[in-house]
Amino acid sequence: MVDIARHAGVSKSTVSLVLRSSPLVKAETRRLVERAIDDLGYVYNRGAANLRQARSNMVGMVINDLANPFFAELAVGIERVFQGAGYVPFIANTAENPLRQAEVLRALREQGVAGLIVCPSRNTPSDAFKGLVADGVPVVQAMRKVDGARAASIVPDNRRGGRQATDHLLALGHRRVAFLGGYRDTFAHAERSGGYRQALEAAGIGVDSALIIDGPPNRDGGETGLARALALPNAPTAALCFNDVVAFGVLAGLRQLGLTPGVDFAVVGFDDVADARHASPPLTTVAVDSFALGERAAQTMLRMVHGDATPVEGVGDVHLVVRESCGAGLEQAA
Amino acid sequence: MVDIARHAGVSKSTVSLVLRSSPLVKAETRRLVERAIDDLGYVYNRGAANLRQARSNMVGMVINDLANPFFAELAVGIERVFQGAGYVPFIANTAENPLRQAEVLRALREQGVAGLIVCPSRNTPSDAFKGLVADGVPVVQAMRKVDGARAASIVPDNRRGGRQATDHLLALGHRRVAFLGGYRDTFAHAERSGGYRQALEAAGIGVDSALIIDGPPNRDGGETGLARALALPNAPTAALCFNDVVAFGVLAGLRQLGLTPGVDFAVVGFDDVADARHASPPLTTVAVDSFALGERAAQTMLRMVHGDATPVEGVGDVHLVVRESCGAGLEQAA
DNA sequence: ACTAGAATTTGGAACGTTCCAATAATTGGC
DNA sequence: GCCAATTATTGGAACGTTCCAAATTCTAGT
Repeated sequence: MVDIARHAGVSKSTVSLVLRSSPLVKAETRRLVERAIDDLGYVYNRGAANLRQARSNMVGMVINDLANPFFAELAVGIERVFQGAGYVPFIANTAENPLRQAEVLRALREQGVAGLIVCPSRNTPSDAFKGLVADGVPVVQAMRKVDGARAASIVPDNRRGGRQATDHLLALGHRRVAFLGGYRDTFAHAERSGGYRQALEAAGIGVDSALIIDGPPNRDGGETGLARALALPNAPTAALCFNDVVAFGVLAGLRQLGLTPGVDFAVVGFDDVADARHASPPLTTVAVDSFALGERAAQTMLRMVHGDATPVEGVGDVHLVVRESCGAGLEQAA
Repeated sequence: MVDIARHAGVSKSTVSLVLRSSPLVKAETRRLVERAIDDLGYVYNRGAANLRQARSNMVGMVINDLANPFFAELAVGIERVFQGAGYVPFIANTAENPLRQAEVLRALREQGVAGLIVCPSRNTPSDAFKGLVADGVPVVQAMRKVDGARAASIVPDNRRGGRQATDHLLALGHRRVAFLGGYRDTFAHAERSGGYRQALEAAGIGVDSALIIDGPPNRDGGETGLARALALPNAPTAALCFNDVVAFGVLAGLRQLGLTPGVDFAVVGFDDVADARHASPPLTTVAVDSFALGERAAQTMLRMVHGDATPVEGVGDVHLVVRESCGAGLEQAA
């Protein structure tokens, strides 16, 4: 910077002013300095700047499973907001591992992020964000939240979604409905299966806990969950899946067994990822609007960065989108 | 840091030594300092450290389309290598936009990354990495490379893959084979379709440029590409797709038209993403081993960070995995 | 020309770390 | 006990920026 100053015949303070596009410098001087910058191939050192002035332009998105398209969608929603606001979002993947998450969080903090959007990994300890929030770094949890954490959160209305989907299946005549995939010890599972239970009870049908079969929230989880469900003495005729990826596994599993999804067995997913519409048959699922959720989370973070301290607990709308995998509109089993 | 020093009764230099786990400090002193660190809830300032000592532990992965599961797979392969090596990888998405990519690259550079793995966006200017490499920041291009850029690269053997896939289709008896999706002005398209052309010519079949239909490398690109191909006066009976996502679109498009993929029309993808095996029918595709490719790119970068200056131009092995969408093993059309 | 005020520019002290050369403490050999 | 090695510790000068208060240069009104 001091080289530039010399080259442009001004002081380093003036260069600093130009770099921050302050209105205080004369247009002519600005041009002079800008030319020097180009000539010398200078690159700004953000770290040095953050040393003196706490405000950084880097925000972190910590996500637990990049391989799930849902989170990729969420990420692009978030990115869009930050780009417009002059922040640079960086993504880090925790692969659902709380240790890894802790490392990533530490690294981000050391790097001096302006704020963080986190989809907490499974088994996140409740004090995972304590240091961060104590330091005044805005943290907003998206999609999931860890209880006990005093940080903002934006989550979809999982319970209502579970309720709606199950109600739909019941209205279609199903009496034995499974809940497949996902880990029982996660926030999302608790809420989604909670809605499922509620619907069952409201319909006067008891909850058979043998029908709640957990497993990894991926394709495999769906396939093996389905196999276990069908092996039951009194097998279900329909399933609500923890998420769409699990549902895709169930669809594949059915086909492998020679069964036709939607006619021999109804399946409903959760999330409405882009692929759901293109599955075969198209997947009936609970849309959570990942894009809007991401936007809201990002806006919440921005508000916190700008000093709004009210802790937000946003709940996103949710609605069932009926396609074919549930058998609605077709002749249907059970 | 100076607070910790006071609290532990040592000098800040000693604290610095402990933080960098130097072997020079006595075990007892180390414990003392570590306690003070815990007590005071201290967090390391990476920016300040980088100010003095150029070596940072942050590496960037700049990827052009997070929504494509292929890149997500690549990313996890890369991440695995870096984690073991003590680097923290951050991902930034460019959404195939060279302007956005330039911004991201600048931000990463300002932040002081130790190195970069880039899947260059479409239309990346050939001097996009010039400043970076002039500064000695290791840059390795993955999957794609921009010509004229003097940076390492690790790419799959696209041409050979295109050749193999097309040969397979020809061996199955197809005579009119389309090449669907992807933008003509990208590196990967040129190579993949190059292999396709080669195969056609070797078989004594001319290349009909009407059969090379480009479009966005996503599902839509596949669907509309298929529609355009089938509307041709002399329609093809098979297609090699630019990538798997395009192929998924083609599969869906066929089904919408009441055609059965693999029997009425053969389709082959490229990449072998995880979902390819689970598509219906399972997708025949050219496996590029995203995971290994990611690992190699990461290792190359690590080698460069450690001072190995030889510019690597790695080419990854590729092989056709035959499943059902191409109609092999079934009675087949044309 | 002179001056008050505004507009611009500037030097130097932070910020939190690492590096270096130098000092202090410990060890072992006699 | 003393000396030479060795092992541990330390103060102070960087690193590249921002902030602040002060200094300089302009502008316009007399």
